[in-house]
Amino acid sequence: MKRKNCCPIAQALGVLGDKWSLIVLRDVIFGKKRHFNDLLASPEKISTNILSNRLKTLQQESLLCCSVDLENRRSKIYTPTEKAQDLVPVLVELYKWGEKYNDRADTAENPLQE
Amino acid sequence: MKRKNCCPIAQALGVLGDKWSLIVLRDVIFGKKRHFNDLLASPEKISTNILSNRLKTLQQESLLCCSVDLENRRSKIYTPTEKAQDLVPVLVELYKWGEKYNDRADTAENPLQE
DNA sequence: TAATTCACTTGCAAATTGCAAGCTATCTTA
DNA sequence: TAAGATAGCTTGCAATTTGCAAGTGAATTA
Repeated sequence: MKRKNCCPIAQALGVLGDKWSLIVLRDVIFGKKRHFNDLLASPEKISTNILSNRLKTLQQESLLCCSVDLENRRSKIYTPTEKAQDLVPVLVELYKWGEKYNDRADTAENPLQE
Repeated sequence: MKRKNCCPIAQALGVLGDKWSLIVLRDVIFGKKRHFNDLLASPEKISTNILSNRLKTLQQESLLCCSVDLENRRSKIYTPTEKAQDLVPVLVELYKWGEKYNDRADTAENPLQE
């Protein structure tokens, strides 16, 4: 969603305001997942086409960069940029809110405390 | 999107992870908009059916409560709950990130500084 | 009483999502 | 070195969600 001439919240949501982008970023930033299959394995069960598409758009938005794994050339490594790292406070606040109000954290994995 | 047994971030995104919920909450919380038509008038141009649907689900999630306007009984007033007010830190961090990286705030209205 | 306003609802086309299957290049194993 | 296995996609298609326009009904105003 293009959001020109909008407030910063709307602009941020133009990039992040979908079901999957922040889940992928959570896994890359906190879960330190770097490979396609690692990201696929998350409990939220993203499907391959959506993950592929999200990785593409997150690269276009300069949130991820992609390189070839030198130890295994069929494998790609997705790394968060500084722009993505700067989403940590957003993810932390989302985490705190989710924990306070939709709490089933006890039965779930916790990406902030590996 | 139901997100049982997931991390708090995924749970939060299960409620908020769509294109419009946080825009509506931004307007209710920061813009102090209370009526359907106020929310419709936002620069992001939400359509009536989507707004109607979001107001319904945000009530179901206990983020908004709805009452009849005593001065105009055909009018309804949507008020943020404490659960919604607790999203202020999330919105503030989103704002800061959006301002830093997608900055066109100078040409836009700014809901945090009315 | 007629017109207007508010908060929707409906219909329908377009876009996005979700699932399964297939595909290609790179390893690995026999 | 041929036969799998693996990583990272792409494709096809059905289902869901979105976006736009038009319409509805109750309350209010002229």
